[in-house]
Amino acid sequence: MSRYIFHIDVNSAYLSWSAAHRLQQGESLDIRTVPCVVGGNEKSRHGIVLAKSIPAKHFGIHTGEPLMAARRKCPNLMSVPPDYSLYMKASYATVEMIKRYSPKVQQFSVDECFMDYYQHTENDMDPVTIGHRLKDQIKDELGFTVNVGGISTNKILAKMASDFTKPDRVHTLFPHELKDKLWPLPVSDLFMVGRRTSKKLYDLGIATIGELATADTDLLYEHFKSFAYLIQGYANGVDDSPIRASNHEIVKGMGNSTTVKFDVKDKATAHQVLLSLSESVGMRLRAGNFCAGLVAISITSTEFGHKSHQRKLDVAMNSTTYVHQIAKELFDELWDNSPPIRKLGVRVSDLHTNDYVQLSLFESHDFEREKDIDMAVDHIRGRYGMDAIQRASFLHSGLRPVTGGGIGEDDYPVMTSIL
DNA sequence: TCTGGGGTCCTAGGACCC
DNA sequence: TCTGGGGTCCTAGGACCC
Repeated sequence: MSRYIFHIDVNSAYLSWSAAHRLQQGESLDIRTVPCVVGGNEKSRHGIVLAKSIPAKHFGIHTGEPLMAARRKCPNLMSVPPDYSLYMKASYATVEMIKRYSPKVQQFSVDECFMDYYQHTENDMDPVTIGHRLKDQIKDELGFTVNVGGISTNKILAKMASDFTKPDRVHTLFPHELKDKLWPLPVSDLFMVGRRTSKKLYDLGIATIGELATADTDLLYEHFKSFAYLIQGYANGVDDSPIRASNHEIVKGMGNSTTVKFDVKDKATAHQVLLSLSESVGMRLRAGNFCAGLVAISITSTEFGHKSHQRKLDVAMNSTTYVHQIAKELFDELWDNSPPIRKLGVRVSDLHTNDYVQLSLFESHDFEREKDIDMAVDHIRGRYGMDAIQRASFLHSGLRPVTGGGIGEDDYPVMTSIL
């Protein structure tokens, strides 16, 4: 029996999904074939490139850059708005299709999965054939291309392989292919080697993945501490992390943040934004049957300075009201009244399963009462949408009652995160 | 109307304890 | 009462990923 690990990666996911949807709706232009991006709403200060077509990429346009900058590179650039609820459906459909080939699938992000595949006998299909069938079936039935990259023996090699040439390709990267296929690539292509690390490596005279793989480990340790072992291991194809089928087991925390349409200059408005964020965080906690033992907030100023503040709780909880209460206290402790605020975030972590925590909460009438209210509100929102019920303080506030995960944008999709 | 939003992990430094 | 040295927990911030 042989075991193979696949990494499946949707090519330009948001753009591909919007393109397929538009064609389905009867449009004649395939936005994948012209310089086009999925871009946020510039009027509400969300104007960045979320995904780009290949023709747009040829203009040097990068994901994450401001739409303004992208348009300077390509004046005729087309931009379509994101449709997060479509993306959630497409992501789900993709994972379901992959699961037809193997039950052991780990969703790694909205557009990436790892899959374990066992070839039990010679009669079972070989992995490359499987890869082509999977990719072609997704293209034929769902209407977008994927890279079934990375057929290999572990996750890092699988993932590196799906980055090779795009789109609509199947690549292998077995250990014996490492020197030929991986080592010549620039070190910045390696997973976990970002802008800062690649600059430091370059300064040490390390430019390719192969040079990192064979570099002096002690020297690397001096500069990168334990991170040295990770990246040098990756360069040598070393990774024994398992494929985990359930995200529920591995989720460590959850949070939502938002860039507010206008500069926030007063405490009351900030508190109101924190409430809308606490609403979505609380909903997600309860939906996942979690309680949180830590609450954190973050502030980004108009000058893009970041600050954060957090607090451990005596008792873990999942009530919207309590998340908001702590968030307000943290905000008041952190914010010094200037400069104005562009972005606010609420995050919870130190997650416990609900069943365990409830024992310690059992005696508290307050918690029980909050729980009943939260459950009722969650139910109504789940059934009738986020606008169906809202706190009175949001009326005439100019703010959405629930914010996070694409909620509070132009539409009300389901949540973007995996939970 | 330049610069989103969702995550994880690591580290330095301080508090506190023995 | 010239000042060690572990260990743990907590916090803020930074690096990375998609």
